[in-house]
Amino acid sequence: MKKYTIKDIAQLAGVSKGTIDRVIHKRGNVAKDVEDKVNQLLADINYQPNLIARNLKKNKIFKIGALLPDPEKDPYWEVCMDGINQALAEFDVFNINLNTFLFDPTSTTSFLEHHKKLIEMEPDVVLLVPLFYREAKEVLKQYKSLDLPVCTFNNQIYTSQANFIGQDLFQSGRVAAKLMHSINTSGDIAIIHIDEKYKNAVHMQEKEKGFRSFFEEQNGYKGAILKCKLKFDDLEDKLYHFLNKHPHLTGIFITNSKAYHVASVLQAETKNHINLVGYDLIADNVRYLQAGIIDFLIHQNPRQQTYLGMKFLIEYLVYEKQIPEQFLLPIDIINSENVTPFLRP
Amino acid sequence: MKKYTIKDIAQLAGVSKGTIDRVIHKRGNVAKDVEDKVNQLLADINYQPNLIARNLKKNKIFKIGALLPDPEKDPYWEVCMDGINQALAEFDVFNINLNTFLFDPTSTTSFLEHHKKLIEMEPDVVLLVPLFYREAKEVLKQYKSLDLPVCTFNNQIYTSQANFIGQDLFQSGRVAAKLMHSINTSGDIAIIHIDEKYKNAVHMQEKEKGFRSFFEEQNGYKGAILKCKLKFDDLEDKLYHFLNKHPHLTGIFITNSKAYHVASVLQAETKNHINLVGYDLIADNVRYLQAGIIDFLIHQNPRQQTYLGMKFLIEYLVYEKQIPEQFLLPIDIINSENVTPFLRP
DNA sequence: CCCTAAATTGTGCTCGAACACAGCAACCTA
DNA sequence: TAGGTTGCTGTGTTCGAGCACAATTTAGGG
Repeated sequence: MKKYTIKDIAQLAGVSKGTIDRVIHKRGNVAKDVEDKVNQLLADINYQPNLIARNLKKNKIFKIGALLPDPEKDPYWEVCMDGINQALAEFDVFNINLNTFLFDPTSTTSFLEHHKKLIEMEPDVVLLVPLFYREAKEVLKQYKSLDLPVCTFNNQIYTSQANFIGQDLFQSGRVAAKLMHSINTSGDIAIIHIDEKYKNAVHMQEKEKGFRSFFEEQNGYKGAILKCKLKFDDLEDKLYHFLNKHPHLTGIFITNSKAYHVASVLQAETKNHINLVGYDLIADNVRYLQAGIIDFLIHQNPRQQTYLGMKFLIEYLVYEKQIPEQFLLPIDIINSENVTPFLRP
Repeated sequence: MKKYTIKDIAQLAGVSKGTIDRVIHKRGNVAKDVEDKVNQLLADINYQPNLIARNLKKNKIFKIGALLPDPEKDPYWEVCMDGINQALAEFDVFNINLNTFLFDPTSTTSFLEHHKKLIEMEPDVVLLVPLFYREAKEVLKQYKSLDLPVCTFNNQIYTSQANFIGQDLFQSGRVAAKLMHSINTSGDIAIIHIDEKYKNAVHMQEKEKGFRSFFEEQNGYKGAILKCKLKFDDLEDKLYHFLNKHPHLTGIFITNSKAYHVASVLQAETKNHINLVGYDLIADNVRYLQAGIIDFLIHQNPRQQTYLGMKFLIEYLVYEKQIPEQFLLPIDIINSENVTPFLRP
């Protein structure tokens, strides 16, 4: 378990440390036979460079570019900053220089513009929320061509060009279904998609599939699985209409963070017997959870996702650790009693 | 935001770097007026030493002593090793030397013996599961007198002598109650304490208190909250008896990791209509969870607790970060659909 | 066989902090 | 006043890796 230094190896190989260094970093100017011999030796003793010393010598300022949705436009993203700051605090012994670019989550143009600014700062690595499929793919291609390691989170772009941190959405639909089934033994159940201004249809579909797959396995379940799509402008009217049309409704699953809209209508209509399962611990949802209108929320933990993304990138930079290709966070179930600790920064 | 070095400060103060070093480390042999001046300067520019350089120079092997229950005696502790190894892998750039001492969780003598061995290795810091109240207090006192920083986890010893990582047990009782209430709208509910061989009565009582406090707030609830204490030797008989005595029982809350014992009896009696809420993702429990006999498990996340303990200790050693006095993990709710990701190492 | 260019190898400084040791006053004592 | 002690300050080396540059060896041409 002895730790070998370059000096040790130089002595063992009977050459100087300069030569060892040249071999390690493949900087050429080394006789073939010597190179082979040193490489063999390095492999034999399993040489691990002292990364403390390397960092001290390099004394480099690492530049991270982050391209994230603007929390001002959608509160879901608010906690990302906490995750970033946690990572920065943890690694404050290193020189980490972070530039954050916040784009409008409803505008692909904004996304591309801020991406351009990010490129201009010439970062060493990139943290990215690839909100728009087509544009993200282009952007990722560009990073690839610049040899820029990227860590994405929140939504998965199925491409080999980026590492991903997030959740298994199909499974999270199943979790929601299991919860619904636990509290709801009969009656009709609705899956409600509330369109956000930006396109995340793929997410919501995955969740729906998971949800349905669970209930398909419960052959004892008597009751229909309905579906309803709502848009912001006519949300209330359409929802009233839907509720009146389905008097035997006992549960609603909302596939994104907009459960509070439904909760608000249910509360107004005093239809509190209808169980609600939704997503995300944004303030409006938490209020309805604590008030007993929403029964369960599934926590996608954007804070932890952001923290992990930063951590992977920094550890890649300073310790040369590999960034995991895919890291799926556990699916957190939240009710009114365990919500508080998940909200802390 | 410029980073000052000792050399910079020496130049600013008009003295040599040796003097600066003496002031910083309070090693004396500095004229009073010079010392004051340098201290003022250090404060003004908010000097932060380069910890990379410091670690390189010191090149120290940090010794950690861990005193944990033996997983062979109780599978609950199995995952602790994963947490330890995760932390070691994360900080493998530093020279961390860990010695683990596994005591028999049913024997205070074993605890004290292994503690003695731990002291002999002269660790720099200690990771401790203070399973036995009285003995732990003594042991902690001894560490204090040796100026050994300690991080404890799993169960809290209310003393200022140790930092603690764990969960709010009262609140976790409330979470269990909320879950039970969600799936169980009427009927009698039993709180079952299954005695483990070692004393953790305090835990179980806290959980019971939390559980009861929730139901006391649900004044609409019609049904009794019963209580039952079981021991290992006569568990089955007593449980049968209890079940027969209370035919209107619809839910059981088991206050520790032994829910699988109850599940096994319920399965044999085909009393699957009785809802079960218990603790901990040990293999036996997970099996009954996936089989639908246990409805919810609360995850105390011993792996994460151990990981965090190690992390805090290591960051204290290498980065001089303060160990948080108390760190309460969120209370994870587990059902059959989200259990898998929590089991991975 | 000598000279130059190319190929290869060795040396020494740097990063920032820690610390041993040398240096230099001032003062005291014999 | 020599010799010693005390109090304070400065210098130089070390940790391990990285890299510039110096030094040496080898090859090739005349």
